[in-house]
Amino acid sequence: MDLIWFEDYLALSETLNFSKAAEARHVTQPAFSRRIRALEEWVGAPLFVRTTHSVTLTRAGEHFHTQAEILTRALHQLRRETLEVAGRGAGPLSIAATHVLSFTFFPKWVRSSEKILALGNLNLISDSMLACERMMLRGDVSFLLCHYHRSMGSRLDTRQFKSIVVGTDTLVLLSAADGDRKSRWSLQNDETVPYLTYSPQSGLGRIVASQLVKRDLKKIFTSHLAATLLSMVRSGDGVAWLPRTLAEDDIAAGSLVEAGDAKSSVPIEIRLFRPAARQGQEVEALWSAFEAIEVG
Amino acid sequence: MDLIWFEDYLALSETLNFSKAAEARHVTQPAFSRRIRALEEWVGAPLFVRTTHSVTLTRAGEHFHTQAEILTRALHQLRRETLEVAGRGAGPLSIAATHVLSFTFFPKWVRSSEKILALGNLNLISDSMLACERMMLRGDVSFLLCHYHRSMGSRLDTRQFKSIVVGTDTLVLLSAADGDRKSRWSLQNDETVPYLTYSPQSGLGRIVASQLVKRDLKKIFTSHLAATLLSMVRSGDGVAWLPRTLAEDDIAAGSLVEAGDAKSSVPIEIRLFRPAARQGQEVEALWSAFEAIEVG
DNA sequence: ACCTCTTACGAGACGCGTAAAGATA
DNA sequence: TATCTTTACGCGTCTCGTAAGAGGT
Repeated sequence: MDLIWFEDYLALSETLNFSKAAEARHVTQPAFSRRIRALEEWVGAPLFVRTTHSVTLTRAGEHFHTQAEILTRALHQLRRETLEVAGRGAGPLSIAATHVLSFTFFPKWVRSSEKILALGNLNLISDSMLACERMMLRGDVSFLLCHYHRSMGSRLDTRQFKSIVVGTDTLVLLSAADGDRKSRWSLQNDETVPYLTYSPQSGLGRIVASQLVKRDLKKIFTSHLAATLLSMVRSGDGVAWLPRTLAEDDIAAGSLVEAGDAKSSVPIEIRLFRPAARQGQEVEALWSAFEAIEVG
Repeated sequence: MDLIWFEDYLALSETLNFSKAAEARHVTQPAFSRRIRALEEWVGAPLFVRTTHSVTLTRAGEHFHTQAEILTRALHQLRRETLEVAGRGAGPLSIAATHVLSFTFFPKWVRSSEKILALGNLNLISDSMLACERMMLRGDVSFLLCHYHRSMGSRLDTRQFKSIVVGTDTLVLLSAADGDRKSRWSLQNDETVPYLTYSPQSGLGRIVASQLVKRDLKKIFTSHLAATLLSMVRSGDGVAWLPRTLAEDDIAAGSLVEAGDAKSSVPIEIRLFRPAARQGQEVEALWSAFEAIEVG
């Protein structure tokens, strides 16, 4: 049994598409197919049902899933912990954060407790929500900092991961302002408003999709970066839901104004996730420090 | 990372001898050595310190141990459970029992509850205590039935395994009887009494070694099978500590008699062990049935 | 000298990628 | 026909076992 088989399995169970999963695992599709087959032979039962145009999990495959995730992570954790004990790998702890939080919330937050930086160097990895979740699931990072709303859904099972609220934010529908601080775009008008939106792998995109009623907006641009949307909103290209923390300077300056009514804004949380299982000494120490500055 | 590396590691950490461990793993010693090295490279730190005539665990190696055992077992369990879900592997549950219990205690015990056999076929594997413990640790069997005394020591860590008492027994020093039901051998005499004993891999051997004071006995024969010792005691070849349940017919018939004083007999338990972690549905059902006929 | 682990080397097995084939909408 | 997976095949790599080497007691 090879660990890569488990990782292959997890990739395939996510995409349910051999070609996509093979690409994600950086092997050719036939090689990937063979490796899945090898796993199934090791288990002794098929885990996927292949029809020509769809792949689904068998009941056995579904049963395999939870434990496979847990065990894969446990194996990586064991390796890291052992390295730590050996004295070598006091390797920097990694924290994943979504792009926007990494330059807005994160710097202030981490400076708010002198303990945190004192605990050794911390490695910040910033990526899209989807990529961050994957890193978390693989055990590549110890923490995940992201925007959160209960309706958004998460790949991080609450049995396997726990979280605390470390900050709050608001998603507001913003538009560039005219000279007189009036919104350039208005939802009251009949004209369809050009709308800048998030791609699905973005966490904010998931919140917007799950929470905000689709109005008469015309999607003209998609990005997973809130900063990109902000920049385009500034230029007057359209409206977008942006976290207030990101746009607060522009709002204060009057260059951006709310384009929607009160119901258009959504309070959201900034949460820090970690694996529920007991982690190494360093991780637990850092978690305690984080808990000490927990918000709500 | 390959699962065999973990199993290699566990074998080596037990013997602390590359050649012996290699033999146990059915590979040549150089191949085994390379595989250990591969594991160490995967981890990123040495797990063993090799001096020319001894192998010991590094601190990292020690840290690795507990989790390695748990994870290896979890992997095997996951495989079995998945097979079970697939419907194929409703493979018989296996229970390991020491040789003597497999034909004395086990048959009566398992018949004492009609539930047990109703729960599907049960596969009894009987071997020496040491081999049984190893099967348990590897996850090859779901239960272990063995004689137990608190002083005997066990490889089955109480954090990873739990047990219940399912019966009691007594170790008594027995000898063949003369015509008049007197012991053929007597410890009162000055003559050194020929002594039949258990090899160390036997569970009873461990109890005897840990518990019973060494007297003026001359070891003339060693076996890990109580039945063999019984047979030799019958023939008058010497004395041996035997479980009363094994010898009860001979004692009742008067052909075997106690050769020692009251202090020579030791009450022992018959215990059933299982992994502490939650197991598959079938295992848990069977455990419940076993608990229902627990002795106390 | 003897015991134990590591290194060297040739043979075989195994997994990879490319390319073609099979299967279903 | 288009899309997705499996099969076929040549090739490189990796691991094995044998045999020699190195390091201590």
